[in-house]
Amino acid sequence: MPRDRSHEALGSPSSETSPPTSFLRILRIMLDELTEAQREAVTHFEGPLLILAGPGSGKTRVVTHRVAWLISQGVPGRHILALTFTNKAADEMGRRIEQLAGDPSVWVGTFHRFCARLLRKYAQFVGLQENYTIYDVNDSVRALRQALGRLKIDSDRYTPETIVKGISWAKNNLISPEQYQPRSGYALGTVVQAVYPAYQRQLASSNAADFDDLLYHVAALLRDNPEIRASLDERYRFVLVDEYQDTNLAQYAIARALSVDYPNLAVTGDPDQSIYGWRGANLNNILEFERDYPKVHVVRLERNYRSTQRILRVAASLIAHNVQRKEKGLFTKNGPGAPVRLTTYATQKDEAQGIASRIFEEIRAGRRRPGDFAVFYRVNALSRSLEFAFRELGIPYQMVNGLEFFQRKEIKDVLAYLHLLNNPRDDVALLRVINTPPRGIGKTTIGRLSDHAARGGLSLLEAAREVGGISTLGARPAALLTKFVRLFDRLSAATDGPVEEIVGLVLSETGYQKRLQESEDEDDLQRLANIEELLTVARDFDERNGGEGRLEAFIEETCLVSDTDAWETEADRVTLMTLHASKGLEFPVVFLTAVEEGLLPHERSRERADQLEEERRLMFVGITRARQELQISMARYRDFRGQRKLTIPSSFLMELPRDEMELEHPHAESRVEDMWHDIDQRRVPFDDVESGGWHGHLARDPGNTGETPVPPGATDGRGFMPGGKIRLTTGAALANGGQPAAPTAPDDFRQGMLVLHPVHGLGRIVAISGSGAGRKATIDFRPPAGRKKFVLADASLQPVGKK
DNA sequence: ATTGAGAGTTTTTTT
DNA sequence: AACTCTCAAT
Repeated sequence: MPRDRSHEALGSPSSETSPPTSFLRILRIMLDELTEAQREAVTHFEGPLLILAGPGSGKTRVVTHRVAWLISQGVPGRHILALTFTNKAADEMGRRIEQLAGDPSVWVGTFHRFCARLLRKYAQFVGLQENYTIYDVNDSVRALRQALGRLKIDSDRYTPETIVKGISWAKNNLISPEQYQPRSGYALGTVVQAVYPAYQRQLASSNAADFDDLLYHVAALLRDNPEIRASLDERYRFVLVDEYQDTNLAQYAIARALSVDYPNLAVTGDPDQSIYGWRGANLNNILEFERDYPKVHVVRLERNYRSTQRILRVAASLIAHNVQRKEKGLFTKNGPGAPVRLTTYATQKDEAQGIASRIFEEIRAGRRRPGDFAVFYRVNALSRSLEFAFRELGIPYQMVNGLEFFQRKEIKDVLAYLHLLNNPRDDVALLRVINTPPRGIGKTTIGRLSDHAARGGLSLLEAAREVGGISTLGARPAALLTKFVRLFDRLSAATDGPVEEIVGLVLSETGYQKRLQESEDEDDLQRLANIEELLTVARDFDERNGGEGRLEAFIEETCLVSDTDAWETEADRVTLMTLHASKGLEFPVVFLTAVEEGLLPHERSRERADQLEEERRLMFVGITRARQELQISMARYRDFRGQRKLTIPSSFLMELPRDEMELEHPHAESRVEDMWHDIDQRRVPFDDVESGGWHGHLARDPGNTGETPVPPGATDGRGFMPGGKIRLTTGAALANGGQPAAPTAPDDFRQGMLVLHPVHGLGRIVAISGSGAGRKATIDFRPPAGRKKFVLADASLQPVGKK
């Protein structure tokens, strides 16, 4: 979350002018800085508390100050639990709490992480072992495929993804496999009912939990074990839940179960910003909080410190069209500000270029910095043309991307080895790595292995150990399997060291790295760079944990990261992200793009009224991110799956107040414009459009708007920041040249490097860990020297070859 | 068993 | 347009 600057303008005494002498003193200043309503929320002590916080009302500030205040009242940090939805929000909150209160024992984190941690301890209560694996959506689909294969259930009509979604919905609503009953006439439900139990069995046998299980298992744990529930309730006496409007039933159950004997549950949220209904979020959790806790103290934060009057009015006018909501009176004492711009571009490309050049001008004129801008879009696919335009003008940007670092093949491959090492029963991981890189273990062999495992109730790895007992298997496949098991055992013997070392061993022992290094393919080169980055991530982890970090913890950390977590507050770059990712953030200037029927509201949410309302909230969220300037835009033509189509302005545009806005039509003289005008004249009024929309109005490209050729170097300059998740690009104009110096310092040695030793000669770094003077490398030399371990600072080793 | 070419599909948002 | 999957050739 960006730094909360909402009060900078108020000129209240800051902590800089008055040297902090004591915690209480700081606290007083801190309370002075709050408004009456904020202070009321902060200093509420025991009992349930509902904070209805409009956008930009200083909510984060209230939550962090509240934690600090509780501590000042003598509540030990370990009795406080603050739950958020993103790691990003958690990190930011944790940082600020630490600053304010200096007590690191407060547990701040996401629901999922909290549950993952809890399950490590109570795994056996829900049928898992403490080294269980967390499956992401991808893994879940693979597990489901396995379950389907084993049961021979025919489900041609539905993709595994669809079925997984159905199961996910059930779990979010705390419905067990046994309880699941399909609604009549709901065909998918019947399939889910059949597959859900098998899928769950598959997970159990792999000692794995999917994302939804993390919540589901904990909710079940708290329900079925009164003593555990009581002890956790007692441990976490003060529970704070942020973004409460986005909680699903499982999260709701968890929060409530932790607040029975100590009913000090404080939740913050805004029904108008609920945008995760598709993930099972239940708006009623917040709408009916007062019914759940009759003695609740309700605080409304309605004053907005963020946006101009005009921006706020536009937002309010839009959201007023929702039926399902709690009326609230947003207001601001900020100035009116510039009119909100509604810009119509001819094409998608014009839109991207128009926005990019506008930003470029502002930066060049010295009025703004790149970090002041954000561009939002409904779907990730829309980022492409924007990226392109930014690169062309050399504007630095960062994109919170759909295909993020930990989703990449090569990263998932390597992580799968780690998963398997941590949890040998993890069949999904085994299937991923058993023939990666190719080892001659093919489909038939795996099929036979899998059958044998199913018969004996074994994990695949266990089955592979009994290779002799599998009659269907020939001699060669059997030998290959045994070889793989031996590889596994070899790696397994070394899982206690630093994570960087384990990753290194995996890379060298499996031949994964070698294969990429020998490849001529340019993609493989990029993969190699990504793997390098993974080593850096591992190293960072080791450093943070003093080399004592457990493999398990590393895995957990890498499983539960999300795109938004990668977003860097400090980086001075234009931010590109989806509307969903923008929640909780703010920017001086916001561009809201592609506000067109079919995209916003999205085509798939138009059938049901409540889904349409969610789309409206999504736009509301986007608008209210803007502090000073807002431009809403659409293009008349948009490329979609390779085809160019005529768009229809979003119906939401009709709900915005004209008098706060300024309409703009660049390229008004073009032929496209004339044609558009003609079409406008003939269009039926919006209210009458029933089945119109995206597919109803196709048109061909008029011909004068072909794509420009790819600028040279468009695919260069992609890289990963340390931490690895952001794709960022700096165009030529702002590039910082300068290659890194030739490596000789211990920290410059890398996994997989060729090195020269004065005595042993040429060798390759097999594994490496530690830093500075303590950095050690394991190196394979040719016989007779073989494998040796060195402290790099003491050994006179030299890198050889390129880099 | 592995590879490559061609066909067919496409998923909104994310912990 | 880009991705995945299938099938045939090696």
